[in-house]
Amino acid sequence: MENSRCENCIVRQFNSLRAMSKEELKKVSDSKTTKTIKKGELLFEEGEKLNGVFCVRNGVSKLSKLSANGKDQIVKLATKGEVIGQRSVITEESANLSAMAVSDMELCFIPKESINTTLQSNPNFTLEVLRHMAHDLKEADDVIVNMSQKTVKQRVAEAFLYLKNNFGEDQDGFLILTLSREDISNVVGTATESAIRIISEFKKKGLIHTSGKKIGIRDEKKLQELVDGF
Amino acid sequence: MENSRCENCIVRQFNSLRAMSKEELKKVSDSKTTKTIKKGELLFEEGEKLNGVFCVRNGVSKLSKLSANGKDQIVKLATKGEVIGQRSVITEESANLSAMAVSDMELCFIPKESINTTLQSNPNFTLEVLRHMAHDLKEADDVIVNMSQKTVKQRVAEAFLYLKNNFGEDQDGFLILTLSREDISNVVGTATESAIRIISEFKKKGLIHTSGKKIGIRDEKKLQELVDGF
DNA sequence: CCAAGAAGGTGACAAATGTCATAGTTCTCC
DNA sequence: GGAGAACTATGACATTTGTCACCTTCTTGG
Repeated sequence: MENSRCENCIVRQFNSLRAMSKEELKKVSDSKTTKTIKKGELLFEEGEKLNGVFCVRNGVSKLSKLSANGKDQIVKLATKGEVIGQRSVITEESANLSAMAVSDMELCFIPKESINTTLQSNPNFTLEVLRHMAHDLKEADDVIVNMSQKTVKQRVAEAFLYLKNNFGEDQDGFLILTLSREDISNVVGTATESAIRIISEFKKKGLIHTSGKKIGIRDEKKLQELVDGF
Repeated sequence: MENSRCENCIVRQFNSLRAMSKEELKKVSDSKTTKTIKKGELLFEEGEKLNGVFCVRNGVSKLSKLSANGKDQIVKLATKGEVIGQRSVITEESANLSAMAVSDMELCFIPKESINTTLQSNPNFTLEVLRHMAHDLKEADDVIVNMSQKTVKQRVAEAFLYLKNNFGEDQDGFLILTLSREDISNVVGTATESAIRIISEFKKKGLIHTSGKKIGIRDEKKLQELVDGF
């Protein structure tokens, strides 16, 4: 079908693939395979060699790293339009993160050969990838600062605002991306119980409301003030 | 003098500039200026627009970000051979970090024009820069995990091992790069008093020895075990 | 539809870390 | 070479966060 061709793929507009030439895109499209992944399934695991990258057409994947004490730290949530695994393909190292679907996903797998040849011949593409990676690096720096300088409470509040801004809310005012309490604690970098406690507290103070595992933001301004330190 | 030409510069071997052609290097060399910076002086500050990148010939610079509560978080220590400021030049954003000399420094300033034209025309160079950035990103991911999953004690121990491995020790067994207690706490992401307390504890346990602000590693194995969680 | 397991929730307590006060030490610059 | 500033050090205490134990509530597969 026509819309399964990269040339016509909308999500491409959001990532580095837009810098590819028509011919390069054709090659990529011919070599790619489309995959459907159910919530909770692994895309790849830390330490695995990646033979290509994943381009997210739909759904969300968490990128996380297991620490020595057995806890996962979620480093990034990748959604529609984002490319996963490029870092490993570029450095030809095995993956430093695991990728697991947080919701049902649809994605394209692009073998590394198509990527590498374009990287070596099309400076515009390489530059575009570089810009994206520079952006990711800046975000990572920000996360480092937040981790070390903000309290768990502030980080939880920030996470909710992030989820709202990046994934939106439904008509009932609930965050569209529903994470388990454990995932939330792994984003924030804290114990699950601590995250739950803070969620309860926010609920009592009227900052958020919940329904099952769904969470909705009720007072964005106050949450933001909390993040900024009153 | 001859050794002030990029073509002959040794530190170039360690960074992306080695992927430049002879002609490109000549242009860079003609446009660059050499600077000497004293310990404690600022290279640039968060929010500043950078008109180029800095290539470190000697000395060490800390890259840090100010958090809302007034504390600095040191995100990276850049030393001989490393290029500072490339991220901002690539994304054409203002700097997200401040750079301050931790020791006396000698460095070259390369105007962004020389960099940008090469980025657009020499895929090898762009790819090389990309590889370096991919490496930095991986390191940043690791730092995030450490920050959230390791105790302050583990992070202090890790910092000392890092300083030994990256900057070495002198004949008396002291770390060559001497940081103030405050800088150490800003690398680790903790209060200065906490860092000092842990240093005292390590000293008592015979893991390190000190002389003034100088610190030497006495039991590397035990420190490593501590980092790994016993 | 129900049992079993997973996920959510809470209390009590322990451990880690931050804060404030204060004193000793080293460094720097005139 | 000494006064003042900046840095290092330590105690006492408050706060934050983690851990363990236990219960409740969902969810899901047979």
